[in-house]
Amino acid sequence: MTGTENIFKALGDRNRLRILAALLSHKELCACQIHEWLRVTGATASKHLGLLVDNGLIESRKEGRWVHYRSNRNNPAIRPLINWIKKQVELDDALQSDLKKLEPVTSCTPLELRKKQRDRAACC
Amino acid sequence: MTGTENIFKALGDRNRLRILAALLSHKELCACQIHEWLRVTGATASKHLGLLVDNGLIESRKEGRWVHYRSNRNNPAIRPLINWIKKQVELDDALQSDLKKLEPVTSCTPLELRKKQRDRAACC
DNA sequence: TTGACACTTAGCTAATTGACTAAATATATA
DNA sequence: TATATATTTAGTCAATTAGCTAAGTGTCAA
Repeated sequence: MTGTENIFKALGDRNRLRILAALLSHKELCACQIHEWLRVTGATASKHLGLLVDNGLIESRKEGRWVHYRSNRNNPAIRPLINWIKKQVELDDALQSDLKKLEPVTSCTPLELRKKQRDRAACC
Repeated sequence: MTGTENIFKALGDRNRLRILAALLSHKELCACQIHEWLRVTGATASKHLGLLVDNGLIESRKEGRWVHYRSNRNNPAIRPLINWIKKQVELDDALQSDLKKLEPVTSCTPLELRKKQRDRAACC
């Protein structure tokens, strides 16, 4: 039950649910894209991602400097749970409009994205 | 999504998961039986039960001084989630042996149970 | 090899929460 | 009606946690 309890703890946070929702509608996202979209520090995003990985909800793939994340929906143990979440996400208008803001982030490569972030930081 | 987030928050606690597990293997339990089994104060049990009711996971029925609770598995919106939890509960040995301790509690009426509780308190 | 950079880890703070006790509410029984 | 009792609400406290900053790790490119 501890496993189940921890899975629900991992899911009982708005930003982690947002991450999972994003990864259910995009094959793969890198940490920097998620951090940009969530509007939290990279360290905070990293912690959330690590928790989701630890509980088997998502998995990561390292590629040079970047780490790419994807949902773990092929894990048969949690697939029914993931499917239920997917349905809730689709019914949630606020989250759907939130997910739209992901598009500008996913439409550029991690490299372009981080350049934009640096430029924006420079002018503030 | 706030609804979904709160459902997961409600489920991300060991005692509330225990309550739900108990109500998935017993048609109905009264607050005092749950409080006895959880070994927390009545106030704490009441708070947990209220949270589960608020999030649509269980429902209550008042009968005189007693309040009886049952799982809300007929709510179609959460049935897939409940079914997944039911399977996790069945796979969890620690929880299964925990649930066995419910039997002495369910084998007497609320009235007998509370008398036993009082007697035990009197001798300590 | 050096510097930039993507990410993670460590350590701190403020907010949340689960537990308790005490008080309030509602119901049954003498 | 008066008392006992089942549950809930209010208030307090300790533990947990989501966020931050700063420091550490590993990778790429000049």
